[in-house]
Amino acid sequence: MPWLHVLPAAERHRVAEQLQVAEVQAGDVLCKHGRPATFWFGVIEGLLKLSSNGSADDVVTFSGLPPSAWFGEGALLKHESYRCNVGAVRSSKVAGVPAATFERLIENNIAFNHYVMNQLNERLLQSTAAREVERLADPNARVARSLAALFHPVLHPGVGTSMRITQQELGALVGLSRQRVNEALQALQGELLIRVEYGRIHVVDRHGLLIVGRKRDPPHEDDRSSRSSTAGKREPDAAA
DNA sequence: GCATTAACACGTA
DNA sequence: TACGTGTTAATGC
Repeated sequence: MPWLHVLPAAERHRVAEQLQVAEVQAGDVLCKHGRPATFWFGVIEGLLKLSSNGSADDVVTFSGLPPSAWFGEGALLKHESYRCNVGAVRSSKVAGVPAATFERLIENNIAFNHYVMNQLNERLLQSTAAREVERLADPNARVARSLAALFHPVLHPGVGTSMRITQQELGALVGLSRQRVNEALQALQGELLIRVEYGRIHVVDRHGLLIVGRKRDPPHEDDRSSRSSTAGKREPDAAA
């Protein structure tokens, strides 16, 4: 739980007492779109899947939530209901911070505010990146970008460089068949971007994964000066 | 053409 | 034993 360490010791212990931990099984649903937000959730162990509402809008984007991922702050901050569905891909351990505790931290602790603000910012960037991924035709590129999202160093700092995930689970996240995912993984491994093991994937070059399937190398000079002046290099991920 | 499903052999937990 | 992987063949858009 990366945010726990920004709190002073006394507050940390207080939060720890109010923290709830639950085991969920594959297929279990943690929060449903439209349900009032009661917890700020975090993944301790396992893998969750976030999907946008399947009712109102047609678009259904998926995102994997590995350990150290925290979510639900958007709904809590607005005192509204969850806007996404989150379910367990496999049996997982999930932590929950009660809404009242979350609110108390927001109102009293600057460092916690910074953490949440940064989290929201990164998620916004990842959300726009996800929209871009949807338009990608190349399956290999989609797998690559999804892996880069899973291994996001700020959003999922606890993941590190290697993660337990099956090719079937990855296929479910990306929206491809297991066989096609396998083919994509082999290709990415051939480019020395990842290393594939039994039930596990190592990321060797995350930046390389973000470039897969891109037509031009972004870090090049003026296409035309009338457009973005501040965009020296287009790195959708590394915004400070 | 390309991705999907189905089916298989094989190695691993 | 149950599961994950790598591969091939048949099928569909």
